[in-house]
Amino acid sequence: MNFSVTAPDPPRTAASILDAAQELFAERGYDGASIRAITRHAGANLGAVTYHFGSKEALYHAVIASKLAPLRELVDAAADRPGSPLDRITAVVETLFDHYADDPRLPRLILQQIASGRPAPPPARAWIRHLAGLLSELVRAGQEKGAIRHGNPLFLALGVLPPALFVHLMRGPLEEGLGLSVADSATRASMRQHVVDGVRAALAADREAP
Amino acid sequence: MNFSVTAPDPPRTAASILDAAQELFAERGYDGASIRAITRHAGANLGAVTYHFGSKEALYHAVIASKLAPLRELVDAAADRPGSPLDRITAVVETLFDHYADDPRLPRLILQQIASGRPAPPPARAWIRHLAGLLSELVRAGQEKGAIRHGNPLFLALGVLPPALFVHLMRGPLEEGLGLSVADSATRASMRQHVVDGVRAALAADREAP
DNA sequence: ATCCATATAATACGAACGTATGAATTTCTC
DNA sequence: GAGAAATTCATACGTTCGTATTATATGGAT
Repeated sequence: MNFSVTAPDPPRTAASILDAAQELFAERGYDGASIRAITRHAGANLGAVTYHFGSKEALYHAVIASKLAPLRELVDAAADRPGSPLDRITAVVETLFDHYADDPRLPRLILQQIASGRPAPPPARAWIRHLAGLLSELVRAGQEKGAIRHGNPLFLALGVLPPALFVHLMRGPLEEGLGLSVADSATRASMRQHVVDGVRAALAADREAP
Repeated sequence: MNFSVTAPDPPRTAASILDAAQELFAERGYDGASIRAITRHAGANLGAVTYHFGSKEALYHAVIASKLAPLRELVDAAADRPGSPLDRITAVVETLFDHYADDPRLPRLILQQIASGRPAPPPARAWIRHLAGLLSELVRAGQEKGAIRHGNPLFLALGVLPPALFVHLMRGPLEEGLGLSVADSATRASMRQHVVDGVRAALAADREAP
């Protein structure tokens, strides 16, 4: 019997492997996700990874690149929004939060990359440099206007990233322990606001006299 | 030829294995640290892990327990210090920061445990419950006095933990990128203050009218 | 209809893994 | 010092890993 789609669709196997690899790399890490598990999960043959991507490492790089490309556009747009430096940093953090919420695999992949101790793939290194430069420039501008506290701009900028990441890494335990669900839009908005408030408070110049 | 120490000291092998396991589990994770690598690193025989600990998993549990026991005492002492709830939370954060700085393996082990996706060993689960209960009770007390902002106490309490952890996870890249060294006591104090300020700012009740 | 590039499939290989086994050695006890 | 207990050691077993190899099947251009 022949189903509606007549052609096997050449890139279908590669696409399903990429999807399965995103899932399993995020969940079990690079070493923990075997090619056998990935191909089984994708309904493909064992040799399909070698054939379509060349090697396991090349597949991993493809996964990272596929996750980072859309994020970069969104973050750049957020950073270019009009407003004070602190507002623009806020917009970046909100963008990251929303993107993590929509794609829980991404925070897990970031976690796995950090935990692995391996050097990050080149596209990831480029993305980190880009993001760090962008944020520390905003911090520097904010400091110039007296709106952001003193301190190393890069250091302050990097401190902006963890909160949104952590919230989504802890999403499972958090939902268990607190009965909250990120799927609920009100809860999600409240968590996002919490993260943003924390970041702004951490960056804002002191409002009280010493 | 016989060297000064006549006896091989029975628990010496177990101790050196535990030390090597701390190092390698922290650096490469549970799966990435093979028994062969651990025993080689410890100068012991391949069978020594099975003999002294029973299994790889039992060794891992021993590593976790050995790292958590001293931390618990320090944190409890910090939380029992006199002062406002916010001050006592600050003391806990400072304690965590210092402990991470003194033992960089611990933050790495925590990272690896989170990344692994495996259920945490029982002593770790107990420690997390203990710490979460302790901190959220302090948050609740601070809210009652109007010193800490509104919100779910457990959620606010958990938000206190990441900053100190992240600083030490990023220690390597941070030292490269910024030329800072945690070994330098002035730098370390400044980073600690930065973390503490951020946490306090994130917890403190708003000082401005809506 | 035929050919050829593309894709899928089945299987094999060497390496590394955790663990088990049994012998050799050392340490402790009497 | 002899015997028992504890420890170290070398080696083997069965799995699983990433990759390579070889064969089969498929789809479109001529």
